[in-house]
Amino acid sequence: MQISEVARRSGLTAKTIRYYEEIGLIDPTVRGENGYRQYEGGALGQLQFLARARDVGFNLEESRQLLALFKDSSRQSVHAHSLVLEKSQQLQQRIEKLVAMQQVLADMALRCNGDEGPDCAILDELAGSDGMNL
Amino acid sequence: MQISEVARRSGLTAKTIRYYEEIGLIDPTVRGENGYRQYEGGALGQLQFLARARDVGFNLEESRQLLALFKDSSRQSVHAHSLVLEKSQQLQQRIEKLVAMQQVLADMALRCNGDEGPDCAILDELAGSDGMNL
DNA sequence: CTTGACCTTCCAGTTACTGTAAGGTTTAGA
DNA sequence: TCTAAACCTTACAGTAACTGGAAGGTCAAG
Repeated sequence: MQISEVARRSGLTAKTIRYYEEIGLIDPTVRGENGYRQYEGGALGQLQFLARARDVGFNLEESRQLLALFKDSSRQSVHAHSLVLEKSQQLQQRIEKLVAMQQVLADMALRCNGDEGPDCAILDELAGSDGMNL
Repeated sequence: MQISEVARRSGLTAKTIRYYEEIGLIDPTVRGENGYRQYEGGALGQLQFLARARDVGFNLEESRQLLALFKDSSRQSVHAHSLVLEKSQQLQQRIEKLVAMQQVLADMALRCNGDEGPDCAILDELAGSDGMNL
């Protein structure tokens, strides 16, 4: 499998995949005779995992740790467990914050449906409840 | 008002406030005789507006546009509405992905609590749940 | 045998800050 | 009056996580 196929199937760009290899996030890729990177299922799986972890807001270092957990044969260790638990809790907090933000935005969009001219609740809301003079 | 007071009251750092001035997001700040930046209510209001917009998920360019809309007395709210609606929908999708990932992690933490030996079925299941073999 | 779609490396640019150095100013206290 | 801290200033470097572009090699189709 060539890099563009892996890109298509992981949702990452070829650029990003090469970058992940460059910084050691994934193992150096096997090359064909022409120098092209050749991927198999395992590498694809790792890149799909990374894409997913990044997509939900883990940074590269966290994603690297999570990937190591999945790859580690001794992953049943207490340390591994606590890392997963910690990440899970971080994610829960993240979700709560995003849900709050989304509700604010959805509410704002509802209250300002786009045809009332200069009086738009969105902008007043962003300015804050205590009133701002700009 | 000095910059650290504005920082405290806006939730931004002094660094970030200087940065926003540097890139023209806010107007050049009036200086005192000693060269220190002197802020009044209007500038504070703008920075609070920016802090809020950033916090709610607008990037700097979007925040700049919203601030301009807000400062413009003849602002057309259609622009603000479509911006906010788009952002709200993006956030909704993001939340859905986060929830899916969080469930995976929470389940993993629950079912792989560190003392069940070399086989932690949930991990294998997770890795293979959408065709992943690591 | 050329066209176009692949692939390669390398280097520069982006966003939104953050850190650090080197120095000026102000204020409270011994 | 000296001094130490807690402010402030600019300037430059570094960070994360890519992204774009140049310059060039490879490969299958027509």
